[in-house]
Amino acid sequence: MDSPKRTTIYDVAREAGVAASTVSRALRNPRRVNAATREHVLQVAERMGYRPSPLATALQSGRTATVAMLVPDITNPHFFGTIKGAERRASAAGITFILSYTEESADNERTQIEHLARSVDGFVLASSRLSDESLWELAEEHNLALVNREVKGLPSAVVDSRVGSRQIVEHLASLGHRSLVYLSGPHQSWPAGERWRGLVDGARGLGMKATRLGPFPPRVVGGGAAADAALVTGATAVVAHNDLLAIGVLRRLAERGVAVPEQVSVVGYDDIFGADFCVPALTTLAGPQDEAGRSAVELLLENRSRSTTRAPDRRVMLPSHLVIRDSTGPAAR
Amino acid sequence: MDSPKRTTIYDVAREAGVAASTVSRALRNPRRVNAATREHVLQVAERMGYRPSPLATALQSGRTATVAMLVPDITNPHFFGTIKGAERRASAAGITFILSYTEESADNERTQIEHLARSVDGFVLASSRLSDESLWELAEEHNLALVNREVKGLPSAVVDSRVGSRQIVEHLASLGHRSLVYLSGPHQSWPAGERWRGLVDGARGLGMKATRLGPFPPRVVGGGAAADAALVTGATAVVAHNDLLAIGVLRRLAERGVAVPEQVSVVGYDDIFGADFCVPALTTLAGPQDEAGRSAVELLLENRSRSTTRAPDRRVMLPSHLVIRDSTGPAAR
DNA sequence: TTGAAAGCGCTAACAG
DNA sequence: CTGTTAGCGCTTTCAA
Repeated sequence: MDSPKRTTIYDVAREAGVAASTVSRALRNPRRVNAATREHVLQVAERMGYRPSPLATALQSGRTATVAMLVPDITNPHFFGTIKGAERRASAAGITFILSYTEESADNERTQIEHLARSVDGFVLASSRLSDESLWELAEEHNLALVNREVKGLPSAVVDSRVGSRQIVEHLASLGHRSLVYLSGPHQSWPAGERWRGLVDGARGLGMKATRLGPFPPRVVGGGAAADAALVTGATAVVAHNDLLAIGVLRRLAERGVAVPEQVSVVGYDDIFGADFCVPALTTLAGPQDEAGRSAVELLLENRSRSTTRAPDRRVMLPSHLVIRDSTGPAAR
Repeated sequence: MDSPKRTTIYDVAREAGVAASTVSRALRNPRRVNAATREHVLQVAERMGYRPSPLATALQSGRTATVAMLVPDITNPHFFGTIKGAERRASAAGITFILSYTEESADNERTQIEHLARSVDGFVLASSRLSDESLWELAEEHNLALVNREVKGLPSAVVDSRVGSRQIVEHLASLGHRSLVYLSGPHQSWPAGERWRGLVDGARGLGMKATRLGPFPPRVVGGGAAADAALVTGATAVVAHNDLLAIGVLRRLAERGVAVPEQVSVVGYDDIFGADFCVPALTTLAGPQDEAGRSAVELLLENRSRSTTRAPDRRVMLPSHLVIRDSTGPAAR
């Protein structure tokens, strides 16, 4: 809590022998004040240890200089990069960064937005669980930027996983695999759709067969059931919705004595912490998640001024790349 | 950004045929308003979709219903649990949660605090890099709660690592180790001191020899130099400042063809994500980091009201426990 | 129990 | 270029 009394703009004004508005101007619009006056005011302010009140500024101006980022689950390492990138970008712009978790629930996401609406200038929604319709509706009232989700008319920053998925298929094909199984993530997950489409496209082009199983919870624990389901199909190559799930699959396969990559190849997405030291080290589609977070905040800042103007639907697409490690190898037989 | 005009307390007042102050009371002090009036006001507010402005409330009342958490480095998985616990607790109390990174810098930490001072009710400082003196000074003006740091007179929530360190020593002693090397974390790190003291105490009690090396950066990359330094001493047991460093050590030892645990045993702290699937799986001191985050927020909330009153120096100490995996074994020879 | 009125600290017309 | 004035939306005395 703050100390009893803070020095206000009025204290500075009195001390400097000018009006409060002049102090305000000296601080915000330096060019609209006589250089000497400004200098003097600034010195007095400095000497008195004046600190502006963001609250008062925000209440009056409507700008809070704050953005909020909503993330489904903080436990998922997938988001660390995104959060970090977003936080960095916000800090750099002197913007306060609010982080909140929606616990994978669309309702929760909506509630949080309503709750924070008047305290922030905009929202970064990472892997939003909301429907397109809900997002459009919310975008009427709020400044939104999406991460890893594309919705017509809304600004977004996504790491490609469609082209990347094709690369995965090509990689597997070159190893002699004739079919693959995709262990899908949550149904509302936009990337899950992208990945599947990319895999299907790639497979079709190469005369491979692609099967989708799931959905599975995109966490390590989901790997048990996912691996078992995959084995039933007799697949030689398994593509998991993300690295967490892939690591769970790896674990289950080891338990069951299935050799990776000799009997089954495994691929993940995200290249999270641990993907390089699990056993075998995971082949995975890596992407600049931090860039995505950074860009999303940037899109928000661009839109801050024109709340009424229909914001142009800016989309940033970041390239991914396949990191080949030890979990993929020549097809069995 | 918000839509052109939000409904205010005045709109509700007019519509309900009462004064604004009555609306305010109906919302905040339900008991100081006639039951019927209150009911009516609430309904009108509901119908008009009234949402209070946190800014205006904060400006007037001095309470922001917001806390900020400062973390040295978001990249470090060690903090995930703490952040999560803190965020959950804040959410549960309807408190907005601001997250910020200090990039391991004390100056930065101080700047952030000044910057956010007027926007929050208090700060959770996780593994603060500030000196005791700085913290005392800051505590004069701000509401602080520390995580994994104890400072006389300040509220804190820490996961024990002193008693836990003794357990580590006992574990190693029981495996026949006669000496150990501690690969230290940053010098300003409070837990590093605790851990070292715990190890020394434990070693003395058991007639073991304990050596400290470092400091090393508490990240995977720090493991290379740390492992090499440890090997030079001929130690059979290595205790790394945290799991990140331990994983780096494991990696380096593997590179050098040193068998773990046959030739050298390795222990870490934190039980982070990955500690169970690195090779060999890491023996580590685990603790309820999320509880620590939760408690810290709680301490903050307790103190919110009495800013002037010298807050009682409440300390929460959470127990840790040793998780024994495959990186420790009988002493060589 | 309710209303009127005075700000919280700042910004933004509008004059001068 | 600078001062005066009127709020932003809400809470909180003080009276009635």
